[in-house]
Amino acid sequence: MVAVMCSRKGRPRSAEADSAILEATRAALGELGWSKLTMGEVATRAGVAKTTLYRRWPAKSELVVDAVAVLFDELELPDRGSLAADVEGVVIQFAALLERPETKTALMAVVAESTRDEALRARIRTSIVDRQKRLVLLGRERAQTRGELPREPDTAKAARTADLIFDVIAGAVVHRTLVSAEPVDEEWARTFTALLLGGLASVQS
Amino acid sequence: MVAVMCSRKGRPRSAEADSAILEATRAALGELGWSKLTMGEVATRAGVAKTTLYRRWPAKSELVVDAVAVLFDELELPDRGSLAADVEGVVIQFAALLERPETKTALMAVVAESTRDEALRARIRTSIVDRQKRLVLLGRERAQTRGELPREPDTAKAARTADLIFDVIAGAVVHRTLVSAEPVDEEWARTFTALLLGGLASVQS
Amino acid sequence: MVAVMCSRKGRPRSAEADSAILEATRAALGELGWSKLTMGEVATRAGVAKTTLYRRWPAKSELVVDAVAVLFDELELPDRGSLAADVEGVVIQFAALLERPETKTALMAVVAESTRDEALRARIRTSIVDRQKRLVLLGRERAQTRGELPREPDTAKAARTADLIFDVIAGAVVHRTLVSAEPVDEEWARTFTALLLGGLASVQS
Amino acid sequence: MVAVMCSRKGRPRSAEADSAILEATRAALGELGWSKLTMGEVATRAGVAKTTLYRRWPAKSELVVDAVAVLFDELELPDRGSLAADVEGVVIQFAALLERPETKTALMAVVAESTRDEALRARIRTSIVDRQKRLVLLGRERAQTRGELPREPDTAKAARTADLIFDVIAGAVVHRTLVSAEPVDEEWARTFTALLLGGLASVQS
DNA sequence: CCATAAGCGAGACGGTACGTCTCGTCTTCCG
DNA sequence: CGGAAGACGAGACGTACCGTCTCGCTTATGG
Repeated sequence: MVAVMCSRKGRPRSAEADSAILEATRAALGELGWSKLTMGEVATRAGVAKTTLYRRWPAKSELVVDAVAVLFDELELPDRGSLAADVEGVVIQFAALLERPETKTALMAVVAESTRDEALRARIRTSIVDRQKRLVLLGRERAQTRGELPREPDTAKAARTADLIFDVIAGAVVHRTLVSAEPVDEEWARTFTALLLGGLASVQS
Repeated sequence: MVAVMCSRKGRPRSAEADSAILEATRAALGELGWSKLTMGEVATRAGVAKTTLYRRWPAKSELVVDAVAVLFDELELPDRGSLAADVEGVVIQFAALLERPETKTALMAVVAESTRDEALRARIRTSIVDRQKRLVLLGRERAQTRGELPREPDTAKAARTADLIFDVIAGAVVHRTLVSAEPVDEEWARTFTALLLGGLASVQS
Repeated sequence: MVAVMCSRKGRPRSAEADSAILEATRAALGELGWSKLTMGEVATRAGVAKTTLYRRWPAKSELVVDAVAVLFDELELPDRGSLAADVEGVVIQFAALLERPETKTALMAVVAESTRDEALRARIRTSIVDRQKRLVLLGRERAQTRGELPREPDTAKAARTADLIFDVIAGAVVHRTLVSAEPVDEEWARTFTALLLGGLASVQS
Repeated sequence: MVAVMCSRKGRPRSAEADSAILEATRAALGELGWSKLTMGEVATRAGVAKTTLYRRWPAKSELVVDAVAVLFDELELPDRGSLAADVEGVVIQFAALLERPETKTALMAVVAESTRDEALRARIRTSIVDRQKRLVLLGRERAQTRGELPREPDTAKAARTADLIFDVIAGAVVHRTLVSAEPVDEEWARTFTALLLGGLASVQS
């Protein structure tokens, strides 16, 4: 039973508008980049008035978070038979996502903005970051089922380790892609995964 | 006959202005954050005309890169006697640097901006990123001298490994600090270093 | 089967709404003035939906004309025994009406608006201006009965003279009140009336 | 000796911009009328940025006062040989001025606005109203020189009379033109002048 | 030793985008 | 079916910065 909590009176908000806006935001991000993206441009592209935009999103950064969040949900953990192969696969997928112009320009910008805006940071975590931790948890579960990893009885430690793994994977791939501006190819993914899993073994033992 | 000497005539540029501008930029960054930082504000704080500012830096992003670059040069690799201790030390230092408000807000912003501006990316690499790789190289050298690490005869592979290490360290610390917004304390540094060095052993063997 | 009867079914229009709207318009005019008066504000004050308001009045100016017209109907020509006294009385009354904030701000504004809107001009004449000419006609009739003024046999000329008197009285009082921003006190009224009646004598002779 | 009071520093304001703006304002007023006149439109027509407009005039109403004020300075009191002829001439001129679309729409609008804005009222008086009183004073002087009018020894009373004459002339012509929307032709001017001068005689005796 | 030339502060300039406001219309549901 | 509630497309508002452009200084060399 979900509480619907609707206002009940007056004309309801257009659902089409929402998706048109998010779609337009992604397109404009890809073409113009974060700093040249304007609310007015998004409104025009979406065929919507500026007021409609501001009624739903108070700021550019929040709009962009929502617009790109859905892209991150496309990430999957394909079962390739071994933990290493699974990690390599997700690393490649993640890097491919970061190569898309709308993601590339948006991600660092909203993180930068979030350093001064607690609400924005929360939105980023809720809409993007925390939802990808599922991949780490699922990967571990699968590896444990396969017997590749031992089960950690201390749940607090297990959670800390998952966070560490997430920071290492996401951080390294983002840094390689956006800062070093080098490609994340099969070879890099293999080497990186070897480092991660090798290191993990030493940490857990 | 080409005149070899340039900028001989006319009033020379004020050296004080340069440092006042960079100092003002850092201060304003800390107080206002990237997105509210304006060229006009920097000029006012530095007691300088906008013209003077634009004569030296064509854009906000380049100014900010120069303003924060010097902060990164403060990072050192103190000799703590073991590779692990050295790495832990530099991780803590790096995290402390990222906690400073001017660095925190500036770094991600200029990286975001650089996704659409090749010249800016180059400037970031030259002024900030590449200069910190010296820490990785120095650390490895020191560890090899101590006998903690073998010498890699294949120089190309050695370079690739250094890049990987750099991406992993910088990426993980940045992600932990700015995205996860969790503190990089002694414990995290120890665990992360264990993972990194443990993984490195498996990669190199 | 076409429904033959119209406006039989459905909820009839609220008569209360009309007076609430006009009352709210006068109140808002007094507080905000013409230029800050908005349809939305009137609707809110009247406890009425904007739709209801627009269904009855197509534009702000027409609403305001109706709202203030009723105030002008309060003007009377009290029988003070002589033509001069009657005129003085009506001049004072008219000036007092123009001192009310809602009238003051509304009258000139709708006249200004009417310079570009023939329908509005007609509405103003019908609702406000022409209805006050009765005062001129009544005053003349009374003066003729008293023998203070001769009867003009040429009805066209009589009408022209009435129009002239009306323009002079209304124009002078409005100009004194709103443009010169000087008070219309007993003395001014007496002097002005003397000028008017004295002049009238020379015109008619 | 006029105090020049100039800022001396920085780029001086463009004198061309001022006249282009006022000219554009008059043109736009004539075409669009007061209520459709926008600051942006004026700026565009003048080939000027909105900021430049707002730097000089804080509001539409003040801009319009300045724009139309100059038109009122065109009024003259031509010497036609007799007081009556002079008055008739100025009445016709004034009416012709009020028939121009830019004046017609602007005058009542700024007066309406001034009922809520003391500074605007002052500006109107300074820039428009008081400057036309010269016509009354000059006309009287000329009539006195001709011997058509006696010299009034009581200067305060003389001033009050001049104000009265001004309110009557300006008020009647404005009312006839803008409210009654009837033409001020030769005949009306003659009748009105007869009334005014006849009345004046009774007042002054 | 003063002409030349660049740098400097101040601030106006033509622009662009902002985020808000009001307009007049259009759903929606309630009575 | 009238009415309240309120979302909608449109577009003006007045402000903030942008990066450029005069201005009238100031400070260096170099003829």
